[in-house]
Amino acid sequence: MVAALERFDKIEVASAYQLVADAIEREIMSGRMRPGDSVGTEAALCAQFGVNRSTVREAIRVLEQSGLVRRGADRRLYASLPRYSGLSSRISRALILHEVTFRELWATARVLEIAAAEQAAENADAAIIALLEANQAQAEAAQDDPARLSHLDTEFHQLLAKATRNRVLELAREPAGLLFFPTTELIVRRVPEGAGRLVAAHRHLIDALKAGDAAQAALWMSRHIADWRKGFERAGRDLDEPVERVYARSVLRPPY
Amino acid sequence: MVAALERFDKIEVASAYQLVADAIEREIMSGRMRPGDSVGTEAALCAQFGVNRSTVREAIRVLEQSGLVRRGADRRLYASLPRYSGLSSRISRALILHEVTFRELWATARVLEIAAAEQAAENADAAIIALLEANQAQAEAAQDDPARLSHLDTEFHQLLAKATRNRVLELAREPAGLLFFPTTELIVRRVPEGAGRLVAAHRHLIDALKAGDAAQAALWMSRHIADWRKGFERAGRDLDEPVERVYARSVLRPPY
DNA sequence: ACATTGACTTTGTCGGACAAAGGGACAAGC
DNA sequence: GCTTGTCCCTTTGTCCGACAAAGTCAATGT
Repeated sequence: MVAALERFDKIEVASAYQLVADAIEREIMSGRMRPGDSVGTEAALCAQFGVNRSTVREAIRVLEQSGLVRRGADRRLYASLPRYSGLSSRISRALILHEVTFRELWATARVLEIAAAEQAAENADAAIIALLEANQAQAEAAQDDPARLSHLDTEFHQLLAKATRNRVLELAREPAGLLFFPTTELIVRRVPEGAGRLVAAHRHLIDALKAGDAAQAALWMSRHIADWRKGFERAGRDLDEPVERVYARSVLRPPY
Repeated sequence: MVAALERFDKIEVASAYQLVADAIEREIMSGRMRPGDSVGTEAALCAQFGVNRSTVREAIRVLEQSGLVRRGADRRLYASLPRYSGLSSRISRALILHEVTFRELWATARVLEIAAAEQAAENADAAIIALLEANQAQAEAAQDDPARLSHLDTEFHQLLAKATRNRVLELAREPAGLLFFPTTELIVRRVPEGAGRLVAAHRHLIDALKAGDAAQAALWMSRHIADWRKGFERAGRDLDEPVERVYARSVLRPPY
């Protein structure tokens, strides 16, 4: 039942709402429409494209979802820069559904976090270091609260990524981080010395950033990540387990 | 006109189409609905949720866009695993709009590609090496065709990432790769020895994979990426330029 | 000057409608 | 036996018109 010869390309007919979405997307990607610009009311778009409002609204859902368009507080439509967080959480969801293993997660987080530590040491400014210190102070006070500590750990690494001033790296590490660091809760719950080692590592990392010492930052991040792995295994878990759907919660509803 | 006291949380009213989308999303994320399962017709969903078809259709656009649901060849709705490629290209678009610089791109691609080379050396199997060899044969024959060579280079690195058998890494490197490697065209156009050095580096990488030599793979990848940077600068470009929108083409319409 | 009112606009949702495309069953033709 | 044409039914893509809720804005009254 297979086509005898694959001579022709699949002919693809684009539906109206797709065409509308594409048109607006091109307008934004080309720079003719800039983030913050008003896209116009639904009625106006209907008139311009000569389609029904239902069609326009479907196109808007597509654009809204890809982050190119946003509803303002006044409910009007504005062109917008896609937010990182939305993208990251969707990738994390995809990783869960693909049932990637903790080993894959760990190996990837390892290189990304070490790189982040190095680049952060080179580029961190006082403002971001202050935020890291604030995080650290809270973490030191929360060593007996696994859930809170885990949340602070996730935040610490996000701040560290921001300190790199490398938005590509910041975005690249986020999906893995979103799945990886929440497991900290499980580890500090099962491994007594886990919390102490965590805040100690964070301490050394902050100090390395302050000193602008990339090598030291990389070293302590390396230990920090190695600790995670040891803790994970001592908690009786297997690296080759797939990441559970349980983490979908923390991904679907980002921690406020 | 600020609220006197912030006693209450912002009450957020979710629109019907959002609720419908969320409900279906939860069904899929929880595993109750598995990829490939039919989601049902629009009419059926209307009946189940007790909303209008327009509302259901808007919800479907949202889910379709996030890749959780797909239209089959028969136009029916099926639950689906989000494809990597769709996600990657959207991130690349976001990076373009945020006007990230080539420096950020380079620094990130560097660590990700080196990690990919190492892990590929440890995990590559014969099948994927055969694909890399095929790519290499084409590249050697296309040294005078910058556009084609650039496309093959992008593909080479994608294959290398697949060889790692680490899907998290594979996905993490893709967005940067999608923007990074197309510049190869510009470089081999301006730098005479560029093409030769590129195929030579790929050759050494394949050999390292065959030998399972992670250190050697990392070394040659490191040189390969350093070459890119040298070529980029010799082509008269500045690393601190933002990535141009020009590349939107190659991102929006993935190379088939 | 400022709060209130009321008209106007825009969005979110609904109901119903129809053409086009695909699927399935069944008969006709080679 | 296999393909082809035909009819019917389902489903999707699109359109039209409608209305309540919420926001905007300008005129109003004090």
